[in-house]
Amino acid sequence: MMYEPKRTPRRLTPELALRIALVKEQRKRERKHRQRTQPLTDRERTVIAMVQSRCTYREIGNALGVTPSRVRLIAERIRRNHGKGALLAPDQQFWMLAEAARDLGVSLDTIRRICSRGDVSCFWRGAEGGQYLITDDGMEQLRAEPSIARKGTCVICGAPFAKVSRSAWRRSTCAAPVCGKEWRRTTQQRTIAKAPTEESLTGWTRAAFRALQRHRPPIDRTEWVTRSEVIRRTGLSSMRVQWLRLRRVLTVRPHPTRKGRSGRPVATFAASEIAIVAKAYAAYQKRQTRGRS
DNA sequence: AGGTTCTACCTCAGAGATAC
DNA sequence: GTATCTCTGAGGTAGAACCT
Repeated sequence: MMYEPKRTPRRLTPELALRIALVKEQRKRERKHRQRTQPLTDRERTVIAMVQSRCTYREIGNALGVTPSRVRLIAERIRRNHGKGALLAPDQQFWMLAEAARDLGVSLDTIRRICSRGDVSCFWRGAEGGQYLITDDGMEQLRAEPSIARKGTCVICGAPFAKVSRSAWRRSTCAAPVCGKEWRRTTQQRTIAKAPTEESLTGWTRAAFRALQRHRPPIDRTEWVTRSEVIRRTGLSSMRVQWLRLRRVLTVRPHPTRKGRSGRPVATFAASEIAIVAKAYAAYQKRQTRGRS
């Protein structure tokens, strides 16, 4: 058996890692440069000419004897190697929906929705299976479009304001925090003002409400318990109990002696109703646990 | 029919204030 | 110190509109 010396793995020092990264980056740049400086092939020239004369990918595909998908790939390669404007006619600047979406930082569907509404300057290229082309004017109109410019009008004071992010949109009905506060107060009051129904409730609260409607026990001789006792008996959080109270799912009676922070008597809850709610909540938790396992 | 985006509304929870 | 309540922010969900 021949002796083979064990090869010790070369240690990757920070300096070595940096050199490797630099070499890789250099090779990548050279490859890109080769692609960009490569002259256009006849087929690519044909694709450019036909796209500029507003032919569809299907028509180009028929002319070249390839599928429309293959034409799309060729067009993508041209754009990648020779710039986004390579497929645009020199005297006319048109934007495809995807290009507009990328440029404006919104989804393709948003652009499509606005174009199909006819609110921006664009035209339909090709017959069935064609696509929208947006003019420069259309791009300017899109930039001013409220859903893209992220500009809104406050529902409380009517002042214009800028919406910042998707997550903020949920609360972006108002310009100032004070208006936001007012808006939340009114919407919450609107919700609370409505008598609870099966339709207005969701999840386990709906099941609890249904059970209470079916078996609403007499509350004249029932025991009345404080919120902490409700939490202990049901396993619900303080906030959940408060919500059931606000939505009037639970019957509430003021405590005869104890006063709360506002000076008003603290709320007490009917123990008979709490037992039903506890059962509904336990069933919900059981379903949740089964779903997870 | 099913997927995506956007919007309004519902539900929940943590932090802090206040009465007891 | 504890219990209760209010304020505020954030995630979930349903539905409309549109497209493939």
